[in-house]
Amino acid sequence: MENLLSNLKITVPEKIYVKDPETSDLGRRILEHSIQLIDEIGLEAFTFKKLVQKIGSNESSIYRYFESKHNLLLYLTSWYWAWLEYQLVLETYGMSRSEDKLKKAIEIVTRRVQKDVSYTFIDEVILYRIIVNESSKSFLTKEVDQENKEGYFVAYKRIITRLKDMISAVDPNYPHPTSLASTIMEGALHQQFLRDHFNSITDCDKEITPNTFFDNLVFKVLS
Amino acid sequence: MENLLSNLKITVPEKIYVKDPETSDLGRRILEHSIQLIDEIGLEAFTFKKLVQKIGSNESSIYRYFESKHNLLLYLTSWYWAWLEYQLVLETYGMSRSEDKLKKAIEIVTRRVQKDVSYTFIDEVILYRIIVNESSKSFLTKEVDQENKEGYFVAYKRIITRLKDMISAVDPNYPHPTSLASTIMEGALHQQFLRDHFNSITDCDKEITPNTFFDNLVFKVLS
DNA sequence: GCATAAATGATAGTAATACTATTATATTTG
DNA sequence: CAAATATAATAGTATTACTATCATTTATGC
Repeated sequence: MENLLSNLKITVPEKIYVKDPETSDLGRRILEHSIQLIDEIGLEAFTFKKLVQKIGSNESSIYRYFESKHNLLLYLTSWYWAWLEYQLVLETYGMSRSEDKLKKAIEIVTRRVQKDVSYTFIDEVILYRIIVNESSKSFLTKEVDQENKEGYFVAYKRIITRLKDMISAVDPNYPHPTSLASTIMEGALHQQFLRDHFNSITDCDKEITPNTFFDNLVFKVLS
Repeated sequence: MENLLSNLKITVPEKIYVKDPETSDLGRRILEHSIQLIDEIGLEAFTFKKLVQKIGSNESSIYRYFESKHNLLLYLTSWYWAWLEYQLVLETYGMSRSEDKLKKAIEIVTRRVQKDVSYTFIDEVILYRIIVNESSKSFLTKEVDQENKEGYFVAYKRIITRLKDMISAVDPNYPHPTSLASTIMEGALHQQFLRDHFNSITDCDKEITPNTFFDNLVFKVLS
């Protein structure tokens, strides 16, 4: 299972946090409640002050884990991409036909997360909503190149690369597997968003899902 | 040319602004310099205070045009979508074959704006960079449903609908023309961003453009 | 069980942000 | 030229996004 093992405990680039929040009770409460609060009031209105009121802690304590709200967002998104990569590898492991593998992969990266599975303090269902609504903001900044150099986006780049490899396995002659992979990943989130807020510019509804759309698209493009 | 005429003077939904900035010298300077400044320092660091220092005006005067930085962004993005729709209709007008029309349309909505054409005080080349980096933030907010009700996003929805119609004209049986249209629009911006900042997760570079990728993709999906 | 270290909490303070309100001064227009 | 309108100046507020310092609680190693 190649480089999967490095991810068995979901690994987030170290520079993102000051102190690893998974190693203490307070850290885990920060993760749990910041996910709830960001989902509730949105990233713009979210402040460390409101967070500590919710968890009965102190602002200065939060700053010992995360430098800023932006780094907390980077943590949550990185965690999600690493978690999703784990699902991806796990659920396609052992499949022999590359078409089946890709089909499954597309299902995994385009589906709405519906039930909390692994961790107790990270609710993936809520986290998924944050990914849909806020994850783009983690890289749409003036600091993106600097942060990229520091490795803040490796998790995101790695899952896209993995998807790209599966695309190329199905059709080695397709000329744009990387762009197709990144389009599927970002596009699926965007379609989920449109379904929730601008249904006139998506076909996705209760029957047609982003998965239906992208599955159909990819296999037409590759065949 | 159907409902194009309503757009000859680029029309931005009225509720977005307090006073139409195109009707006065100060208003036009606000547009011109806010585009420059947002491009320079990014939306997060952009403030009305910095803007007025640049244009030698006063904060209270800016607030007579725009309620907030967010509404200014809504104005700029709406202006861009309306302008792009105008290009779209103009450049495809008179084409008879629906395939040619769609091909041209994809070119228009996926190409990087390279030279300033029409207006003197709005530099579309710079504005395009703002669209790539900041436009998602105009709808990724908790207020999106409320603002959508007020019509703030009509320009965006209208150009996607127009593109959808062109897709359906080529292949009336294709089941997801609306999602394809919204994926092209958002995906092209995303590929431009990746080309500039994360080139390992895109195939786009100097030879392969987002247009190459999406043109190939769409005509494979539709044929 | 106790000393020491580490983690957490309390309090205060700062510069900047995102405004609102009031009043004064230009500039346009009828 | 008067009245209306637009712009500018100034001041003020609540909040944000931190930093710094010091006190207290909790964990750990011997």
